[in-house]
Amino acid sequence: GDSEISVPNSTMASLYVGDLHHEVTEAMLYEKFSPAGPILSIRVCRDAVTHRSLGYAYVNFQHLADAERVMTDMNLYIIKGKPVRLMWSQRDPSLRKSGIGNVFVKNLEKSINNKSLYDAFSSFGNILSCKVITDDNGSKGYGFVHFEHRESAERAIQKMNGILLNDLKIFVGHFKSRKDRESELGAQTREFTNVYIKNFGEDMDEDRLSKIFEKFGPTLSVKVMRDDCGRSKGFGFVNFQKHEDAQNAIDNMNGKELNGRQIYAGRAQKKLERQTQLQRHFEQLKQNRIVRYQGVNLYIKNLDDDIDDENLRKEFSSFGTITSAKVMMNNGRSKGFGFVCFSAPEEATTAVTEMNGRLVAMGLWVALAQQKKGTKPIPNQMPFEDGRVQAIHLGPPGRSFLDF
DNA sequence: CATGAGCGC
Repeated sequence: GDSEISVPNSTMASLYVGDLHHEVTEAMLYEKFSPAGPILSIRVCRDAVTHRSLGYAYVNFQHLADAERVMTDMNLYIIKGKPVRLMWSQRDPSLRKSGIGNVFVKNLEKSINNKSLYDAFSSFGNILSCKVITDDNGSKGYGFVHFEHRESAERAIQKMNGILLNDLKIFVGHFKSRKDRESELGAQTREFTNVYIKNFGEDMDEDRLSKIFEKFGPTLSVKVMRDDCGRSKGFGFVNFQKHEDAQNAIDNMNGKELNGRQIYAGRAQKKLERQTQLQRHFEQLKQNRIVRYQGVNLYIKNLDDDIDDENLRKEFSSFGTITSAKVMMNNGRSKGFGFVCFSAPEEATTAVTEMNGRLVAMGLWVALAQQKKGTKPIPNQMPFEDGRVQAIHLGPPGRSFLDF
C-alpha cells in the first residue's frame, strides 16, 4: 500500500555532513548546528573496531525548515580548518553514483576553494555537492560540481567553459569516470593522425619533409624541430587529415633510408605516454635479464685493481663456455668487481664449487648469493635482484658484501 | 596536467 513507499518526514530533515576533520565530535557539531533549531540526534560515523571517525556524520533536525536554512547558510562552514560538505541524507546511492549532472572543472587558480567554486556555479541550479581537490599544498587546481539536474550541468558547461576565473581560463565539462577516460584515450590512440619521424639528420626542412610525406595524403601541418641556432634536431611531425593516411605513411616510411640514414616513423606520442612506455620497456628488459642469467652469471668481488676482462675469463675458462667476462670500470679504473657468465647453469655451479676450494686454499673466502628480492641478507650471502646467483668474494677476511 | 567520494540508529 501507500504507507510502504511513503517517505517519513524525519528523513527530510536529515543532513549528511561530509569531509569532516577526523577529530570532529558530536559535541562540536551540536555547538555549530543547534543554534539553527532543535536537533533530534547527531551521529559521527566511526570504524567499528578502531573507533576512528569515518569523516562524516548525520545531523537530524526536528524541523525541515531549520535543516533547509542550515543547508543554504552553513554549507562549507569551516570546522577544524576543513569546510564541511552538507548534503541531504540520501540512502539510495544511485543518484550519487550515476554521474548525471556531475561537472568537472580544471585549471582553477590556487586560491579558489569549495566556497568560491560553489558561488561561481550556484546560479545554474541546485548543487548536490561541490569540491575542490586538495593535498598538503592546497588546491590541486581541479574540482567537481554535482548538480541535482542534468539541465543545470548543461547550462553551467555552456556558460562557464573557457571563461576567466581569477585570470585563469577554466575548463568546464561533463564528469567522466576513470574508465570512461581510458577508453576514450584508447579510441583517440587508435585514430591518430599525427606521425613522428626521427633520425633524418640536420639536412631537413618543412618543405622537404612535406614532399616526402604528402604522397600519402593531405596534411594539416608539417614541422621539423630545431635547436636554438635553428638547426634541425633530426626529428619532426607530420599531422595528416586522415588516420588512414597517417597509418599508411608509417607502414611505408618506417625504416626507410633518407639522407643515408634509416628513419623511424611512428604514431606521435605525448611526452607522458612515451615516458611510461619507456619505463615499462626498461622493466621488461630487466625481467628478461633475470630470466636469461638465472643460474649462469657469477658475481666476483674484491678483485685486484690490475685484473681485467681477459684475466677474469682465463681464471674461469676451465669450468665451461664463458659467454661474457666483465670487470666493471669507472673512468678507466677497475671498480674491483665483475661478472662471469657461463652458457649453462651446471658450468656456473662447477665454477663456484671449484673456485671455492681454490680460494679457501689461498686463504680467501667464498659466499653463495641469495636470489630472492626483498629478503634480508644472511651472513655470507648476497641479495641480487637481476638473476645473479653466485657471489665469490676475493679478498682479505673482514670485508664482505655489506661494504659493497 | 588535472575526471572524488559519499550515507546510520
